[in-house]
Amino acid sequence: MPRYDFRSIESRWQQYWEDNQTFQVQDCVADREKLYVLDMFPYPSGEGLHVGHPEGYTATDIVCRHARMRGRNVLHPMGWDAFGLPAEEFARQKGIHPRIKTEENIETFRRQLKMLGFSYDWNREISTTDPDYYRWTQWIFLQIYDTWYDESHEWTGPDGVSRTGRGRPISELPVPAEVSAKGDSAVRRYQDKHRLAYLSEAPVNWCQELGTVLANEEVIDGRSERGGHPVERLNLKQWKLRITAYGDRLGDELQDLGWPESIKYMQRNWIGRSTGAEVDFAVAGGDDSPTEWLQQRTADGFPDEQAAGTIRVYTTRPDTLFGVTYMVLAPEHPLVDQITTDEQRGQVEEYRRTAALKSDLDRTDLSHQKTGVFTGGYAWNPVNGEKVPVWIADYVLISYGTGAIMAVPGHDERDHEFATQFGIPIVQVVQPATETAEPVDIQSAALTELGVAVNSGEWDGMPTAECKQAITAALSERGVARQAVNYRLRDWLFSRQRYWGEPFPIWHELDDNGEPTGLMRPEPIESLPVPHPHVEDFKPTGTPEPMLSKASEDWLYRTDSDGVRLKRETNSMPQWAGSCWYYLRFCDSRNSNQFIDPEKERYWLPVDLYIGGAEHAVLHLLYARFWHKVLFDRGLVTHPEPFRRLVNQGMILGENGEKMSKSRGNVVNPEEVVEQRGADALRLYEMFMGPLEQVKPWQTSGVEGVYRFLGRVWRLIIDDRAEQNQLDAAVTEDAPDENQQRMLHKTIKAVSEDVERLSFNTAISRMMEYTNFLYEQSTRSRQLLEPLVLLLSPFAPHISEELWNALGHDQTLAYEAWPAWDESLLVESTVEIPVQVCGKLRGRITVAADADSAQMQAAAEADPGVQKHLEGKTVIKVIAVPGKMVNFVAR
RNA sequence: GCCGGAGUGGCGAAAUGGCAGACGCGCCGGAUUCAAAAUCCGGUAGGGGUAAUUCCCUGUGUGGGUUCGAGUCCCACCUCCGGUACCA
Repeated sequence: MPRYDFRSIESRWQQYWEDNQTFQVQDCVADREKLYVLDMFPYPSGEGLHVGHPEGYTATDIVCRHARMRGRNVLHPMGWDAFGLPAEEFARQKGIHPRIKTEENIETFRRQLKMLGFSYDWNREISTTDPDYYRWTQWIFLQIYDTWYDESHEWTGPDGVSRTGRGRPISELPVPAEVSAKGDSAVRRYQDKHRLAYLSEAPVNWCQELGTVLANEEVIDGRSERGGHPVERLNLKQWKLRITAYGDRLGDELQDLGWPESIKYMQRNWIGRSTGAEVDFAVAGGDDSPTEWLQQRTADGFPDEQAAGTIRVYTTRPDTLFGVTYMVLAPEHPLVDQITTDEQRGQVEEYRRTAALKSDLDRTDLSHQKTGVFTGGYAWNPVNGEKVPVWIADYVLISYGTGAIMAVPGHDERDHEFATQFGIPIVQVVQPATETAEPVDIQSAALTELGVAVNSGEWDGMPTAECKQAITAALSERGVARQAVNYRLRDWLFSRQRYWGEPFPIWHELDDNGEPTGLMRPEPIESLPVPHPHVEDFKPTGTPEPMLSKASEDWLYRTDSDGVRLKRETNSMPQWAGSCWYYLRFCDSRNSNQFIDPEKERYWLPVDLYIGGAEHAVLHLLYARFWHKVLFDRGLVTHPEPFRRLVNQGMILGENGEKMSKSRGNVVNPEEVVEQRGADALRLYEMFMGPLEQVKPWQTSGVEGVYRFLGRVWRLIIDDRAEQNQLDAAVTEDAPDENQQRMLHKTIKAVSEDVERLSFNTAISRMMEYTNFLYEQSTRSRQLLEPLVLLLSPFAPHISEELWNALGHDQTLAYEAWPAWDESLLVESTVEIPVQVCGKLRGRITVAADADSAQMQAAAEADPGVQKHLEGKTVIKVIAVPGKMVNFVAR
């Protein structure tokens, strides 16, 4: 017993915390400052915990336990991101309902996490798969569905910041008179086109193997992120969320967040805002310049939508319009059919077919070899009336900009490569601004840098930046161009075809023939949640037809009070949905009337510290911010951003320095570590390995090291040869001496500051040094030991509770005051400082701590070692920094 | 290709521009033990020197620079890791 017996100690204190509800937290405590510390909640896989989980979780636990001891009211919850494919795959193979498997996995995760002694308030536990939870996920979807984005709305939010652009109720959408005139259905269709959640038919990433479509974010090199299965493009009607409406705010409001710069950068990149112009090229019918068309445009102005007989392009370089020698449409571009001449039709059709079959992987994999086909058609360049050939090529993407480009091979690398390959002329219209450069050979490489316009008629000599503006302005006046902003970010493809996700709370109206009319009705709020239907088997349909369409008639259909026959939406939401708002629900997880109580929202939010893996840098974190901003605009939350500070823990590699994986056989199971050395040792080791944010390899011998340290702390206090838990004979009630006092206070200071910087590895080092110091002392005052136990407690809570108890306290130490240090006790009367001669260390002197430069110099000059090195040299200069060092510059 | 981050003992790593390698692992030696485990104490960057020492030289990826002084700041390059890739 008196040996350090982590098994009995850890289970005893875990039981104690549970019995006493030690970490249950009260909401809205007015007199205590709140702290909301959040872990990225895990997907409860069948594998159980891996060592990466406890890394971030231990870090947040230390922060929380420390903060409680500093008197903060701490919200520290845990839950499960439990929808997803694996449970459904399991169901398909074993015939067991995904819910059952999911609950089993959650049980394992919960047991394993409890085994590690984290101070979560388990009363707030949530699972995204719980109907009481996804009821509100569906509810939030309906809020998004009920919202349109008013770009010009100026307003000041509850945060006191003025913004332009706001998500507003769809009922406030101005409806043009000509639409209203067409009646109710027309108005509803008009509204549907403006909602933040909308149905659209578009090419999507369909994965046959997984039986679902995937978001762009889930497709990597033409394969599914999960499983690496091939993905093809299909035209399907899918739900999308208009995240692009928030592109600017998602980019701009990153500014003030306490996030790693790299993550902010990645998000900005992902959003990929660019500015330029949209320009219309008239399709050439014959050889006559489109004079009439131009006159008409000058009178009518630039149409909102691309008009018949024109090709609209997006360019960031309107200054290069005079260098356009051809145009390219994406193979899927709707104009291709019209523009293609009969001679070319065969080739064009053939090209379109192969392009459609190509996955994105094939499109990028062919070492960037450009392909394309001339359509036979031409268009008029609006700046100079030149006739340019129109091609199709798959290097132009239908999903970006207008799906069509003006090609300027002289000043764009991709166009240059294409033009070279197909023998299309290359024209220079920009030259470097500096004269010194040798002549540019535009035929051999594109000049993409900014410069000065040439061969551009009236614009010659104008610098690029200015020229972009000037040409756009001139063309705008003639109704053939306008300024435009584009995003790399696409609207978020939000539907999936799988069973184990949130059903959509949407009904489709059917006509008398049972065909959808295209009009929709939301599920009434009071009848949420929309539950999962019973299905007989979990085999994918093998087609893009969703799993939920296998449901029984009474789930699929109903007749509304006005007699309209309705069919349920059978798509389901992606896994991201539940994780978009879970941090809100933790504040009020048992509320059955609201998704969150506004008072609790104001008290707890934003999350003060959010720790998780960098793999969520763009997806989860961008989606969650987007939802949050919609809720903010709708007045449902009061802070514009959900996560004030973000920290990414570095990945833990296997002992061989490679990524841990089953196939590499280097996976470390945390449960085994706990069985062998205890939870405290595991926690301590994970924090001792190195800086939290750094990637670092696992070393089992390192666990041994911290385990030994815990044993040393134990024996510092407990007599391990006694039969009973009793204090070691060296523990006294005497007051510590000055030197001991100083060591204690130095340690308190260092550990406190390190914890605040999340520099846990150095904090642990400090405690080790202090422990080593105490071993050198013949007696150990209780006053030296109790603070150590408190300092250690956030890191290794079980052993600390046990020692605290052995020192005679009968309450948990979780709410004991964190030790304070006294600066006045830190000062030493003398200090040892280095002496350098010409920057080289030549001796050490001991001087009074407050010695000034002159005293230090005198002491240094008196040092025999220093004298030896100054011999025969002339001292030119002496640098003496009080308390730091002395340096003689000599020749 | 582009954008980040990082290169320090045998290993994980420390170091507001001021004694490089704290702390831990491993290894070596000692104590304890019949012996071992466990534990406790000491040593441990490399090279050289000395009877011995608080001796000397070299050293933070490479090459330059700034500075009295650089692992730390600046420039160029090399390597590794991560992100991203036809976004017009």
